[in-house]
Amino acid sequence: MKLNEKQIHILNVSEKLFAENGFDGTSVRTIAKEADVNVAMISYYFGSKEKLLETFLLYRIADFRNELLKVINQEKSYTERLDDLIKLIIHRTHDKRRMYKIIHFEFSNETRGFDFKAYTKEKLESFKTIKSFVEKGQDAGVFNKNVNIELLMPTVQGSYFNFYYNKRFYKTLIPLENDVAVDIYVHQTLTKHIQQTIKSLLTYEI
Amino acid sequence: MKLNEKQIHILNVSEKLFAENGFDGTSVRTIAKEADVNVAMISYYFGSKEKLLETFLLYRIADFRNELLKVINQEKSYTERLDDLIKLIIHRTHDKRRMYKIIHFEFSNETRGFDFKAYTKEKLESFKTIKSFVEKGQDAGVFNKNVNIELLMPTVQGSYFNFYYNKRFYKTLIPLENDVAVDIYVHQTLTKHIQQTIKSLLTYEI
DNA sequence: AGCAAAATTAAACAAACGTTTGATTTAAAC
DNA sequence: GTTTAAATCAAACGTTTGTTTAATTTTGCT
Repeated sequence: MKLNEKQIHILNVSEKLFAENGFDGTSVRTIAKEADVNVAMISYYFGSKEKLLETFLLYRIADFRNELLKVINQEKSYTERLDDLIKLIIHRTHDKRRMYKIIHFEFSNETRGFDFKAYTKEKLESFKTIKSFVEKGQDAGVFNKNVNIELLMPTVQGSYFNFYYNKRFYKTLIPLENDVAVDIYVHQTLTKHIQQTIKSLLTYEI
Repeated sequence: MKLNEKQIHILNVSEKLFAENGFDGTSVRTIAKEADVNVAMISYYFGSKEKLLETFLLYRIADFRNELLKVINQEKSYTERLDDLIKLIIHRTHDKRRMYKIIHFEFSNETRGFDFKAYTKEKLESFKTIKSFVEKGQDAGVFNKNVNIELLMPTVQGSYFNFYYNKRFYKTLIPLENDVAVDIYVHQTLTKHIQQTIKSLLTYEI
């Protein structure tokens, strides 16, 4: 898949608009106008609106496993690496939140015909990597064995997204004045909360 | 707000279709056909498609606080009531997952003009109720004081939704053959996982 | 410079969209 | 039984939708 600058520009514009207004809520004319290209260019470059989304997913889902392995293979204690792991996941999730929003919405709909293989593959790989790390920690006697490893990621990523999807509510509750304040809150308070949560779960035997 | 049987029927059909295909992905003609009414009835009863959604939200957001209080005011230990609380939240969230999916998608988009006051109000009330319970537990020396109470709900509900939004992935990972198996998994394994997570966080001082 | 391929454009296409209209049927009230 | 309001309907409204067409411009190569 070779993408020229103009194509990448269209994909980035589409990401923003799809996340804001959804796939069906975004017209190719809006994309074209925002990207400052002719409407016909979208069919010309991507074939169709649907294929544009599939191209975007392939383009955007970068390899997560190497980032995870880099953190896991550090010479630190299990709990320190666990903290780093969660920090990485939250940062990455926050960075790619628009892509995830599109996927969450379209992927949970089983009647949609999109191709989500790239996403599923990446998800499976990162699960295996995390599973292997936790099991080593369990064998080393650091982590509690009585835990559902397949539900760790939902708790980590889900905590982030339930905050993000209710951002307008939490902005009044906390309060967070602007998007910069939200970023800081995510990278500090929210990250710390999830680190604390997962560490408790993995190290405290009930 | 008085709704007759036909109106409620249209709202229930709309809920299913909006959750499946989104607000913009669902046409009034599809709603009308699925609900077996004439297209014009939607404008006649609700005024417009947008007002139909707002009517739906008002109709669907039932009072959550009383359910919470019933659990909290039981004569049980703090940890037992915490377990019951989480069980209630997961059951209720699972029951209303379609409504939440619509809200998550539309609410996180700040440019949408929908009226979410009813949702925000309900969310604030349940937060206050949970906060009060946790603080009493802290004063009683049962719960750890070093915890972000405003992030408990994101972790509880978020764990559920990140599982739900990636259902197609987890169906192959776990594996869950059909939707009944998913229901059982949510009510048993997932609920237990979240209970365990929150109990660790609240009772284990790191 | 001259040619072929690629890129870009305005215009047109049929289909689908939310909504309104005006006529007709049903239901309720007296 | 007549009257009045509510409910229901098929049809039509003007827009907007994704995509295609055919003409034109730009680019890259020899």
